[in-house]
Amino acid sequence: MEIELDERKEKILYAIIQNYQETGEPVGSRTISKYLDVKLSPATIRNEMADLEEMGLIVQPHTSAGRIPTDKGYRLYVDRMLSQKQLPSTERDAGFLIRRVDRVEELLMQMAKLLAMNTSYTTMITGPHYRKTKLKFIQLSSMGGGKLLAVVVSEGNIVKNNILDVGEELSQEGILQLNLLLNSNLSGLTIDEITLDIISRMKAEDGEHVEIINKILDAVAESIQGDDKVPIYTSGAPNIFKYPELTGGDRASELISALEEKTPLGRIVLNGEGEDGDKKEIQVYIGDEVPVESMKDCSVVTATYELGSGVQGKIGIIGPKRMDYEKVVEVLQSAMAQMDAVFKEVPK
Amino acid sequence: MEIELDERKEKILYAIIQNYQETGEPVGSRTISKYLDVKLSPATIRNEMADLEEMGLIVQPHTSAGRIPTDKGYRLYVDRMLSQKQLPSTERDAGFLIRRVDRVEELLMQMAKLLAMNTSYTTMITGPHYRKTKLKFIQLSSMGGGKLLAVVVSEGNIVKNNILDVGEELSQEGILQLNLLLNSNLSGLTIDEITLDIISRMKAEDGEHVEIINKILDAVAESIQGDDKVPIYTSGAPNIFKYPELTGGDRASELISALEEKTPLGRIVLNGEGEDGDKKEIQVYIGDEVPVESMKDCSVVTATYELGSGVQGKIGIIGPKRMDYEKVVEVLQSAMAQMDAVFKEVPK
DNA sequence: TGTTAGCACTCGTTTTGTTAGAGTGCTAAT
DNA sequence: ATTAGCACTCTAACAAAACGAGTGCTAACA
Repeated sequence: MEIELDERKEKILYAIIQNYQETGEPVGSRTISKYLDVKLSPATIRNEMADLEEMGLIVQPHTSAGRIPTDKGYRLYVDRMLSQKQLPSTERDAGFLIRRVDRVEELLMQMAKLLAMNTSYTTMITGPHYRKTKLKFIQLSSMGGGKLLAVVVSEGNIVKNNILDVGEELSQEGILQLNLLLNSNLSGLTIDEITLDIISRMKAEDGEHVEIINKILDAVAESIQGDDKVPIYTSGAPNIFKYPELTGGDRASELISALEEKTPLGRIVLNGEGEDGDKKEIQVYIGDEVPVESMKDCSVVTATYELGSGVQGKIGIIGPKRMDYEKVVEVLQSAMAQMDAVFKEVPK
Repeated sequence: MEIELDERKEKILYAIIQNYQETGEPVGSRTISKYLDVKLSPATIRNEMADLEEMGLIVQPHTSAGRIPTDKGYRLYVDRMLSQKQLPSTERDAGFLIRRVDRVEELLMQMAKLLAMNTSYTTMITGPHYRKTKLKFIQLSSMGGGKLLAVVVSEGNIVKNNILDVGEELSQEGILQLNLLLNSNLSGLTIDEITLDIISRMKAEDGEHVEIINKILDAVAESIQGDDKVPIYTSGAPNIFKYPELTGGDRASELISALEEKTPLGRIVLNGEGEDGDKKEIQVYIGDEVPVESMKDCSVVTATYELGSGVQGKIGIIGPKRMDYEKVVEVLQSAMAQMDAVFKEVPK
């Protein structure tokens, strides 16, 4: 179902959308008349608007109000916009700078904060999931008291700790031996490549510490893929208060709750949809398209970031339907580029 | 300036406070008259109330409304309450259970969530600061590309990672040697005990890697005391929407912002005040006593938790002035006891 | 035939006015 | 010392009225 608009209707539609974005209030024919470069009387505009309304692109909230764009109207606008600017991006990373950080979490939180501040919307960012990341090495140390510290380092210098409770106290040599065993067998593999085959080979090779090897592998699995407890960080939640259409009544409460309760949006939107295939990097959900009940009045723009070598996660910008899609998309593209850069280290 | 009340006045004051806590609305003489066990007519109550008002313990928001407690009134009430129950605590840890966790951050976040849900208020929790914690050991590993991974483990099994950029590539032996040097010199010390003396001794002992040792020590310092960037976690922020007196107008926005912008409350209230000396564990800030502008309508109850061996941080419960102080104090005490328990591991 | 001016009409918002009720303080009686 | 009674005050809630923004339609116009 393709929608075709003559040029004038399109101009009017855009004018309505832009005006509505600025004010957040329904916009009437008189306003448009003054706003357009072409000189048209309010009456003419009204006729055109009636048509646009019939097409389902705009509505009036009540009889004697101006028009506001429908989801469908926005969708059209956004699609045009996206197809127009395609990829003139990636050159504009002068924008803002990220302090060099070593810890991924900090980087993510900084990024979220930055985006929230830059856009005046709310930002949500998921930690990366590592299924495609290669293990670099594992470092075992004894902590005394029958406890073992397993430090798992994977490509991109992602470091995770794990304390595990092995029943017995291991000797220094035993630990060294285990260390060697683990690294020689696992180093360079992704989590998915650690097959039962390899595991049983390792157990055979060692013979003695079968139980412990199991525990260690569990720990590795947990720290590397996080077992779908990928952390999610939010920033700029208070920004929603800038948009009355979101905070009217007790909607504010619901929204803030939905943001604190990160799961739904995080899982469904940010990770969601087919993970496979290289979708287009940037995705826009408008109003009803957002699969979270309490966010039907919002739009969400998501992007996939990559921290080198298949480690990827998602960023989402959450704002009112009248958000500045253009800016958000730009900013997101720039941010993606930067995240890429941070971990693409100068190979000395 | 001691305030003394005859028994009847006190009873009336308490009745007002309790009623106000339940309803959140000003309470009038008639209500109290019915509420009290002793039979007194509204008129009598009114007279007493006039007295209480003169003493600054209650006020009427406007001429023809009931009375509500002032900060001063609350203070009196809370003080009485605290002194009465002193420490009948620590026995009631049946309450709620914490899943055993290895990572401190997770424990803290879980705790915050739990408290928020249990109390219907907002919880803020600071990560611990480690100045008094002893170093257990340091584990260096090479990450290639001139990068070194330093894992710092301190008492209570707190693990921190740090990636550092040493210019050169170190040999496996060099790293082992450094490892040994660091551990033999630093193990068992607190951050404050690492003096210049020790440092120069180490440098002398090694001679070669002076520059690297410096970097490592920086990393240790940073990971161990966090350089006042102790993380702060918040949970239950949306709870404030349950209390109209906090969310009236756009106050909600300010409050939520203040909560997201963790610094002020975090630093001032939670860590703040003389860190020294063993203050009483639980502290209550009422209304104006809260040193954050946007929280003048709130009360904050803070407690200090200890994760064994001098690792301590603070928990704060933030709610309306009419919060259920009694319950909050109880819950906090119980929580503290549990956190203690979690890290007081069975010495096998 | 497309555009525009004019006008009657609609409907939400704001203002103003009215009322009801809760609560007080005071006085006088018990 | 307590209480009943009463006049008074002030707010919250509701209703009515005025306002105004915006529309759709019709008729005139280029």
